[in-house]
Amino acid sequence: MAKVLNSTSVSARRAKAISLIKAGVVHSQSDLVKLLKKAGFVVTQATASRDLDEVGAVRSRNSVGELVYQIGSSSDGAISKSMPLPSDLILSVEPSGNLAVVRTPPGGAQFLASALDNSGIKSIIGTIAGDDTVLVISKKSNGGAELAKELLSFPKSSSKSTIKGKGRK
Amino acid sequence: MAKVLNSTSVSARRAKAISLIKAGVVHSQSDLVKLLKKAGFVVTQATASRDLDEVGAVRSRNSVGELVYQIGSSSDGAISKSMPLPSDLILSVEPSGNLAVVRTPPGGAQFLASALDNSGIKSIIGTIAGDDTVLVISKKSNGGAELAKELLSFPKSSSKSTIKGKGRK
DNA sequence: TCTGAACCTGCATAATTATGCATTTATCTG
DNA sequence: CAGATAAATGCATAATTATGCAGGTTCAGA
Repeated sequence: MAKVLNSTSVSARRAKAISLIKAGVVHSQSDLVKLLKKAGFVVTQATASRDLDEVGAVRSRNSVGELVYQIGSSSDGAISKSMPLPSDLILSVEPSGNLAVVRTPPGGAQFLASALDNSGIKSIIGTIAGDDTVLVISKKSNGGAELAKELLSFPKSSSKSTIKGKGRK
Repeated sequence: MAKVLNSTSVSARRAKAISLIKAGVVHSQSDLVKLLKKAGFVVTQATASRDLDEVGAVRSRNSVGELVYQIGSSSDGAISKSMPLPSDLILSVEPSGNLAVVRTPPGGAQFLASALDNSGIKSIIGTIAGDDTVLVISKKSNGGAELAKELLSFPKSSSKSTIKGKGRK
């Protein structure tokens, strides 16, 4: 049986898949299988799954509440990047009442705030981050000092190579 | 016999879910169930599915190639189109001293802060917003609790959106 | 207090998606 | 050319997710 499958048609199929997804008409993998078939590409759900994975599509609700595949803005499907340790972002900490004001390098506040939110420190009820300053709110009305001390106790890192690599497979 | 779960804990659970997702540790819904349990929230996979839907999380590959739930940044994930009611943005509220820390869906803080600034609530002397957290400062030195209570009393949305997925996007 | 609408959930199960394994075809290399 | 290696897929099935239904709660009114 002569097959007409080469790498070109594979990428062509994925390109077609991308346009279909952007059109917002792909609600499921079986949908994609049918739509691709109309375009001349005959594949199974398994391949559709792999193609969607490859092009970085995700499934979520559209404006009408239907589940539909969509493609992230970034070319690389992965959102997360290598992350520094929180302690490396803490330049200083000063307490004040129920607050602890943490200074970070420029642009590090948002990241640190998120990390602190997930640090497991129970006395933290929330954080607000600017560009290089994070306001950490303590549960106790006078817990700023205690919190500051705790934040400063984070172990410093030597320098671990962070996870790199970009793709799945 | 799980217990007393009021709307506040529901929101708090979702706020917790968001932070867990941001931490990149939620690989599946059963993962979320386990992690939430550690935080004191006992729910089933079904509820985890609904929570993930609610906060706008999607599942895709991370930098190491593992499937993991992620939340679109503050771009347009959960907020944008029609102007949401402030109450729909309030996931949880915790008081501390003269402050009330309000958690919102990703990217909802700025909007909520602005809404609160114009809410007419006399005890509010100012707000500071990050990405998903709003700090509301009360006029009274110990008015955080009172303020928190008031914020939680905002009437919920018209709820005519029984459409199926709460129109986000 | 009674009533109804709107929620929130668990359960059970349908619906979908992800992937190990085997097969086929295309590429290289000596 | 023979053999090795990589890519692309289908199949079958494990793994995961979505949701109809029913029961329990909450809250605003009458």
